Amino acid sequence: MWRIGQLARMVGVSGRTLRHYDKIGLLAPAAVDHSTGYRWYGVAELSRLERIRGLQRLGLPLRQIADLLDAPEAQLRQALAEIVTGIKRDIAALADTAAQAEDHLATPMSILPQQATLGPRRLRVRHVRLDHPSELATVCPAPPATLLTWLRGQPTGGFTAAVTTDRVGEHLTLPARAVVRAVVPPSTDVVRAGQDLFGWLDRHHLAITGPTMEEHLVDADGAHAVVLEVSVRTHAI
Amino acid sequence: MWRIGQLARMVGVSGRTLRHYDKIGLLAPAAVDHSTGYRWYGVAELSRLERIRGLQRLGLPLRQIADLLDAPEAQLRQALAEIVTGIKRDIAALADTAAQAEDHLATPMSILPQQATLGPRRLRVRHVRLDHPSELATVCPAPPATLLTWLRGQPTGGFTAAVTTDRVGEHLTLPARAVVRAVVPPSTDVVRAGQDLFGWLDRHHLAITGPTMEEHLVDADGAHAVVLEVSVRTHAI
DNA sequence: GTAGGACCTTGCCGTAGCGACAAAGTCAAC
DNA sequence: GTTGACTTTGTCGCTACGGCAAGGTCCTAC
Repeated sequence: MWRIGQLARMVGVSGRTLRHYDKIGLLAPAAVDHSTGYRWYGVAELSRLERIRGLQRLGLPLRQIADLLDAPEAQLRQALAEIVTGIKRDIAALADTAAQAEDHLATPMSILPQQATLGPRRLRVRHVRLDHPSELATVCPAPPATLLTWLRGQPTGGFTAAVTTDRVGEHLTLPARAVVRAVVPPSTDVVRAGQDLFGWLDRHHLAITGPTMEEHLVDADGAHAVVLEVSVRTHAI
Repeated sequence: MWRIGQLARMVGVSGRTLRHYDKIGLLAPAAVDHSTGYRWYGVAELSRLERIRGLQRLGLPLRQIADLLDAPEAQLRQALAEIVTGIKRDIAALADTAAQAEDHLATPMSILPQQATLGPRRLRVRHVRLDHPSELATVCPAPPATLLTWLRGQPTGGFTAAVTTDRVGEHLTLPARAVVRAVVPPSTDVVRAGQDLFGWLDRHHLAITGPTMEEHLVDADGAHAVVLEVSVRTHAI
């Protein structure tokens, strides 16, 4: 029988950890001195602790370890197989994240396009017809908080734009979809940002599948910002 | 200006998250209605929030994001480069873990060898000479809590064993070293477990470099357990 | 006999990033 | 006026412990 510190040194954990395992019911001491409260551990506890640490190093949470310790071996093997697949999934996700970070390092930093999945959005819109995008400003009054959604160009000699309004107008529901969004930072040319966005989409082999939106956001103070948003297929990035 | 739920839906986060960002000082609303407490967000906050989410998806903690948002771009690039290397390290660690788990699946489950780094250990020992390992039992009295360390066989016709004792005996300090330990579970043949251990070392291309120890642990109740421990080089597993 | 030092106990706070409630106030529509 | 969607603050919960504090225990050295 050993005291808590001896067992801790033998296995390479802290006494604090052993007390924690005791509290959560994962590893109880073989005996507890009634008068002093000292914990005493025996060989059975050593063996159990080694198994605990072994499973923990495979990334299993303590809750699951507690279940597996007293389970038949078939269940243990199944759990191991599951975490192997889980780890491989995590590795793929991390590789993806690293690729994103490297992409940010390689990309000119004018915009930071990001893939996301948006739920359906309800808007109140008023339709307008424009001959040229430059006329957008004429239908986009400044305050308060106006949102302009430019749905798509049409080969009818102009554009059909949907201007969101505060109160009046027709309801329009955009379906849930995968998008790439880029918020154009203040003091950045929108045209340039749009070119960057399409170049980014091209490099990532993403195809545009739905409405392309250019949201002009005008603050109550007159501050102005633009969000570019394109619907894409959900290909891996 | 939008209320919290509108901004949350636009960016794809929860209102709870935005309130959290406000509390930790990461993203404050543009204005707060003094009478109702409602938070109002403008385009500057939208832009900042998009950057926050972008950096967060790269695995950066919120504390570091808070620093980077107002930092020069060079610092951002450096942070990105750092997390790329960090992610690659994590991927290597995960691949290692997956290999371990697959190894456990492939290994006969009689033992679970584990690599560890042990600090120096001080023992009080009494040296005995044995003609045959079976004589170990004669020098290993049962209670209380006796630990027998069998250092190594010698070609002098017998073994030199160091039996740890409670009070008397010479001090012996084992240096810090990398080891592979295996706790032989109760009701398992020690010889068979030893064979499994050496087979495992062989498959992992590990060489034994220091004292081989077979610790016989005897409990106060007479319960008996064996820990096999070999010192190895610190090759990757 | 006692003073030290190493060890042990319980307990509470902190970690990252929110999710899940709960009780109560706000706002617009019908 | 009432409903329903939305907001506020607050607290607890999650993982696997680390750190600290105040106090009790054990053994050795003088």
